[in-house]
Amino acid sequence: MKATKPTPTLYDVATQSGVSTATVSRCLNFPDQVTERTRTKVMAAVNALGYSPNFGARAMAARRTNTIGAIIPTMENAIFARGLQAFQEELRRHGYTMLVASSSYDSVVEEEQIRALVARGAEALLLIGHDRRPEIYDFLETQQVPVLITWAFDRAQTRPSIGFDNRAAMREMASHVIGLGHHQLALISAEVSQNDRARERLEGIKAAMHENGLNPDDLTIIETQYSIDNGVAAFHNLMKAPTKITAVFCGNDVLAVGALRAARELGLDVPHDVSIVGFDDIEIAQVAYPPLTTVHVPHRDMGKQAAMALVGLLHDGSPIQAHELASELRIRASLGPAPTKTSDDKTG
Amino acid sequence: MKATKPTPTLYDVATQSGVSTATVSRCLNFPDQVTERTRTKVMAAVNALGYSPNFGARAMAARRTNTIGAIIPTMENAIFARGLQAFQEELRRHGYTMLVASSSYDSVVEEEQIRALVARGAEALLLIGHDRRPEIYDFLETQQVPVLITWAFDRAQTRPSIGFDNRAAMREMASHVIGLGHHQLALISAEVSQNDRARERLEGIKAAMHENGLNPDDLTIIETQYSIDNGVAAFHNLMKAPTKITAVFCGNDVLAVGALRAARELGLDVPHDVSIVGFDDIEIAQVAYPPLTTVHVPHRDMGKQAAMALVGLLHDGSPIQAHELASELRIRASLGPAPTKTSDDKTG
DNA sequence: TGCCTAAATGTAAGCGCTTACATGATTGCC
DNA sequence: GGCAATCATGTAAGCGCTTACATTTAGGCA
Repeated sequence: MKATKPTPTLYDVATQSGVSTATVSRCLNFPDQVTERTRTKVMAAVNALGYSPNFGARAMAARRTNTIGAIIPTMENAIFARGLQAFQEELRRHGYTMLVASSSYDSVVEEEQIRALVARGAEALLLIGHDRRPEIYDFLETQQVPVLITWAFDRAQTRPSIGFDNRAAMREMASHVIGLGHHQLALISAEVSQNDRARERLEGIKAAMHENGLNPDDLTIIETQYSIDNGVAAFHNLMKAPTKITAVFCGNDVLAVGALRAARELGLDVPHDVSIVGFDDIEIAQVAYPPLTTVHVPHRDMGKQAAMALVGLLHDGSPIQAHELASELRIRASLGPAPTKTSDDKTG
Repeated sequence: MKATKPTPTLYDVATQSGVSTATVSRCLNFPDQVTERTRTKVMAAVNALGYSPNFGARAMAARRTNTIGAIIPTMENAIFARGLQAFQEELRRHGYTMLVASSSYDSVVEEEQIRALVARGAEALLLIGHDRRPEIYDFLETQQVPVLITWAFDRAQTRPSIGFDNRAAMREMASHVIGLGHHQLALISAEVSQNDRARERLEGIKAAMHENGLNPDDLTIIETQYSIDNGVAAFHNLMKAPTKITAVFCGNDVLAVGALRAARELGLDVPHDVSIVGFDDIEIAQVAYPPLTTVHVPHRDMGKQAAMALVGLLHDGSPIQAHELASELRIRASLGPAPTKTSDDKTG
């Protein structure tokens, strides 16, 4: 019939070990400022009591949290996983902790999450893409929380970013595809109005079409949320269209994998009947059948460099050097030459 | 040349709006305890200043955080994503916030994360599987942080869990596979010494072998970490073995998808030459080619019910009702009958 | 031994909030 | 119009820590 004793505090440890709270605090934070003798005594008490410091109290007193927040659009697939992993690893190396939240690609939720992470003491934030209400940037400014944008790079933006040029990447892909003789093109994309990266990718395709003598307005576009099932559905819709589409761009690999599945369901041979390309180069791209042609994004590099930049800024105020990382095409079997006119078959 | 002003506090808002900090606090937390007039005044100040409450301070003063922590083995793939999503949604509905951490399937890291989440004020914890040092359970007890185990259900365990029976699930799968004539079986698994779920699944296969007159010791086992690449490598190794294996169980779908890819690389036809089955039924299982036979796990249900149980406990002390959820086989094209007597069949 | 310096420890003032309690303002009712 | 009950607001005491500063102790050296 033991009464539940309250969880132990610094004070309890101090009492138990016969020193002041200050000494206990020093034991925990700066062990070498304390005699070996004292330290052992204190640590014994810590263990005996099962003491664990209260983060909130510590943060308030020390006015530092060593915490950096990251908000990604989704955790449901691996799109951001590798980058985030690298980000975290690098932060950890420098003694920082990462706090993650996901926004479900919803800007309202994202704002909530930004506020929540700031409230929880994030000293800096990693965000995906530039698109955001100015109010929220103002908020971050008055809260003095620096922000780094990643997964995008656009020198027209004032805010520092470490990422790649979505437009250029997709333009390169589109040029390559068009070079294979594809003229009837389609894109399955996220909603471009909410998503600068999706918008840039779309523009990249249009630019390539323009450069190669195609009419950008002929691009068939379906906007949907990123998910395999939506990829399936969108592809089915595309194939119902009167004009015969020969190459389908997908806003990311998740949609592309859905498209591949849909093609199989329709009995279409990829790439013989239709080519499908993705974006991101996550693991499933190589595992898909046929393996997916996609744009390889420097996930780990972005994450690591972002972490380094933020740590540098927090540590010694060194300003963030925005810079662009390279993406590159990964040509795999899901992309082939456009089917030649007559019926279907003819090797190019 | 504005001096950086410190980030606004409750006190600043109070001053600016000419009320006491208590009133501001009430405005924010119990708006209906305050005159409309006052409220507008205060809210105006809040917005003007870009005020955001300090979570640590609030937590300390209120002695509640409305936060529940969850630690999953990995965020790198979708294995836990759907369950966690459901968990979070349900928590949110009840006004709780989820804090996630991932342990990289490393028990040392997991303990760190447990401590970190407790320090950050998690009022309860959701953990995956039972395997854990007793010390850490003791710690959680002295910290008075209740724990709920999920992704496993084992009535032999004292700790409450809401999950499914990994052993029974895999036993059912194995029986089915053996029923199709497979006698040369292999398993690509996570390390069973660290992972109760993997261990249970292994035992499920052995039980089924035993029940069906096969010798459990004949099961070829490869232990490796969960990843597509490791699945590829492990499958290659299996195929080098002298005995011709006809069915490969995989500890989860991620490994299975790797195995499928490896089979393709080796020019093996699945399921004609070899059958491959997974576990979890995440999205890629259906997208894989051929679609993967796997054990469907009640992801969303587990997440939701776990959240409800924890909220109930925190809210009105209602004890957690441990209970078992059903898993079920999803038979798809990656599983077929054992190849017949080309030169390698013998009936048991 | 005595004095000075440096190292170890203690003291106590907050950090930004919430909330029990006290106080002041309204309201309703006889 | 006066009094009690009700509602809105203010006062101030912490919550569990860190850290500047004060104090004590130990060490070094003549």
